[in-house]
Amino acid sequence: MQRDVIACCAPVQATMPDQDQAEVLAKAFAALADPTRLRLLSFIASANTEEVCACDLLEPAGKSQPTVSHHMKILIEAGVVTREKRGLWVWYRVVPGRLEILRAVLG
Amino acid sequence: MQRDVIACCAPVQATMPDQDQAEVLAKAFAALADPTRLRLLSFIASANTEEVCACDLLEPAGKSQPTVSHHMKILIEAGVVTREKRGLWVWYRVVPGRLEILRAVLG
DNA sequence: GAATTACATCGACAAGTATCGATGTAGTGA
DNA sequence: TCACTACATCGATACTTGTCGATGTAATTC
Repeated sequence: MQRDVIACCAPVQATMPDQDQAEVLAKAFAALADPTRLRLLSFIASANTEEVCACDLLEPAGKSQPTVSHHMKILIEAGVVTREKRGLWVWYRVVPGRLEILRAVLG
Repeated sequence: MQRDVIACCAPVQATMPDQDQAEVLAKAFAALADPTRLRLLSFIASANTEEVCACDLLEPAGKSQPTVSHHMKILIEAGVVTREKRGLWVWYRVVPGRLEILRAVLG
């Protein structure tokens, strides 16, 4: 027999990002959700130069050239770094504004 | 025949988190790298109460009960929320300090 | 044009993940 | 003790992701 239903608590008032917005943000965080990418990003962000050559990333990352290229592409698509090709070489820069947005989401 | 090797740039000085540290941080960001979890976390963080009952998460999340339970477990393991069972119900709270750490990594 | 270099893309595979129905577990009330 | 409720865990499946060798592409030098 059905007894009285006791509510666990008063109705909650809260907001959420909608599905589309959440997917965009999740994609950005996903770019940071791999140790190799986190290390690559930190390396570029902490460098004593504004931009870092791709060739300088292989040895510190400890990964193969295709793997590093793959990870950099994901960071670019997430909008946290930019790529610029000059001659044979490619230079990467961090995009500070993008990281600001993600920081804002966290508080 | 081998010609002179031309360096692309001056040696770079930069630092990276070590592998272990990067894995811990990546795990934390991975917890935020899913739209459903991001929405759940936002919901709890924006609620007008300090804690939110698990039963209030199902409908706004739009997922099944096992799925929500699964995602909350991941958020807990990442250290961004805590779970407390009282009677039949479970309450979640955000852990503000943990989000601070992640924010700090971003800038 | 031929050879070389720096990096991207492809193809494949192993490992991880999001999801849900079914089932387990613990607390509640009668 | 029995029925019920709230939530967790299990098992299975479909999908995504990290990785690297092989190959492609564009720029450079000779």
